[in-house]
Amino acid sequence: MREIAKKAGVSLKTVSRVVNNENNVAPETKEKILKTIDEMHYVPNAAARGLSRGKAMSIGFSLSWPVKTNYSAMLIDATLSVCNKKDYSLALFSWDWTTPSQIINAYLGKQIDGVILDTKASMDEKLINQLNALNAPYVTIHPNSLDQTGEESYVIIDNFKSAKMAVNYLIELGHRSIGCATENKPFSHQEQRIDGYRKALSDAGIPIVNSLIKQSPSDSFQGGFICASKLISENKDLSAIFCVSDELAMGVMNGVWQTGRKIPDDISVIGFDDIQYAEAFTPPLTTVHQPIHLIAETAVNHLIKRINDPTTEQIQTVLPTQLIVRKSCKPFQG
Amino acid sequence: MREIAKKAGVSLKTVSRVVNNENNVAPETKEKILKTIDEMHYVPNAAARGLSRGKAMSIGFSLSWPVKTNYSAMLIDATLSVCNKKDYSLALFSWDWTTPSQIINAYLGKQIDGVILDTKASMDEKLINQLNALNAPYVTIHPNSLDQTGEESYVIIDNFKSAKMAVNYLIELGHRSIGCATENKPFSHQEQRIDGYRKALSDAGIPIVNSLIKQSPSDSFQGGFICASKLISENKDLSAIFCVSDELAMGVMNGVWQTGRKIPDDISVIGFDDIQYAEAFTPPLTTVHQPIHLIAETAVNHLIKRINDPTTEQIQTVLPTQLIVRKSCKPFQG
DNA sequence: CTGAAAGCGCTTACAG
DNA sequence: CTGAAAGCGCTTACAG
Repeated sequence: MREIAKKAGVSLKTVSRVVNNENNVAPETKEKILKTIDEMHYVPNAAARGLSRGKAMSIGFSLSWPVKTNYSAMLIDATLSVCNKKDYSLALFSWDWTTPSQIINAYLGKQIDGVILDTKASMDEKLINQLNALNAPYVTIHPNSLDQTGEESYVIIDNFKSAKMAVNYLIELGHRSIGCATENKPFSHQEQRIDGYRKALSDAGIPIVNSLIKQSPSDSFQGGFICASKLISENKDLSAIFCVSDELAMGVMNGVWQTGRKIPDDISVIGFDDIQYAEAFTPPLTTVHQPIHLIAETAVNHLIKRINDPTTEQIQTVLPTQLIVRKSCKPFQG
Repeated sequence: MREIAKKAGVSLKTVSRVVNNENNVAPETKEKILKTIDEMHYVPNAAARGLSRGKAMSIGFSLSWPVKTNYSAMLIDATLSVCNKKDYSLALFSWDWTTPSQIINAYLGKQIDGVILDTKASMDEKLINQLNALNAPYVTIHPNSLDQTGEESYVIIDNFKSAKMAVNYLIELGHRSIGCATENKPFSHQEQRIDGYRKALSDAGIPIVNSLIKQSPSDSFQGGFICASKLISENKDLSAIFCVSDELAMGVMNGVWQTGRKIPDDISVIGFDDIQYAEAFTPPLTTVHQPIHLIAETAVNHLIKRINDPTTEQIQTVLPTQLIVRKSCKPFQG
């Protein structure tokens, strides 16, 4: 193709120069070349470019949760938009159906220049070790435990403080018997949210009772449903429920509804994450907002910097959350 | 790299043969090569391979709706899983922030070997014409109107019949005053769903009244909310609402809730799509199930076939839908 | 400001 | 069953 473009009368290299917008090209020859490029609908071959430059112009993203989860979707959406702006493409790896070695191979095979790792991937020591050994650029999102991360880059929120903030809100509303619905997953961000719940209660002088903390027996909405049923049947005074995630909250709301109780009149429900659909729940969910777009943006921008300059300093970023008050909580009615 | 692998004592080509699992390699030499490949952690360079083969091993997917939409997420999830199985990678193009020419350029630049087009992209005549002119493999999902599609491949569902089925269900439950909440978008699949609503009513001898058909004023959940409010205030007898999509139904349910009415006791609500979260609505939504995974699978498999053999016949596939009965509808109470 | 040479890492014919 | 040659379409030094 470029040979053809050369028929504009100049050398290969000169064409290359204008395609890549380099300096040192005479305005007239530049214009002539641009014109013939346009006429011939020339588009540089990505593979050839990648081969000679040694760069794929593509980053990988290892997702912890199924793509069809609203949380992942929002993360993908944000990541993709940043990548597009920077002329990078995005290769998705779902933890559900791809192995860690596929990520390594993608890097070794120069399909990706670096990778963003969500919770689960960040817990895979072998993966991390290999990445480090290869000196592969990566940044972690919501690493499972900060203890595990060394000097490596990560982007995270303060789960403990955010949960405390949510439960505080419930306490300020006058609630005393506050349930805590937790996921069935062994991740530290969840533990931290539960700790935040505990801390808020103890700071307010409210005793922590075990029957108020329920773990979901399963992954799906069904789990939240069961949490709610147990919480209600075991705690006569229950007037509010803190859910460790919005997805869980959906199930919890369903469970509450099933017992004939109303939200927020009989029971207040608060979530965590602020997924896209939280505002459309019935009633709209009061929840803790995670700055998903900012998380993705921070991670991608930093990753690209490190790809282009491996000496770029690592970052450890903690992003702020925010309480979004909607309609699922109400002052305690006595 | 391959030079290094050659240090296993054989020629470049022989290594290539075993990497690609071709025939005509002596078992012993094959084994020896495999061993040294393993020792050196050799992974073929994707760019080089793409360059010499003239294939990117990647397909594009132009999405009509924002990625963070549950519908898109489910489509991506399904598409990605099929691609991965076939060793193809997926390049996402969101209609929101990428132009049609970016798709063309990705094809011209050999970044993708073909493309799947969702509704909006399928409506872009210029895009389609260019794709045809380039003889680029593509398949359309939910094309906006079947009239527009020529001989090209598409995968679709029967929107008219599916909507009729949903409304019929409501009629069988005894409902007579059935509202229809529609999106604010100008797509034919929506028109067809409204037509299905009309047909079901007229088949049952129920008059069609205009105040029962409301168009959402906006894109978001808020639109459904307003539809519901209007429907309820303008129609005293209203006992059921057919929503043209599940997302709309979320807003509608909220609107119904806001007026103090209960679902399904006072008003039955039925949706369309069966997005992931429909079962977690409060109450769980009765809706029409679209076989999203099957749609994606059919499209990707066919696209890959056409990429590898351009003479493969085009397909026009209409996939079956299914009524999923959950808890948002109830027999009419008089 | 412009160009000729070599090479990125693989594969495709073609011989043998 | 195996190999030497040429080429995929670009870019990176290096000259001039």
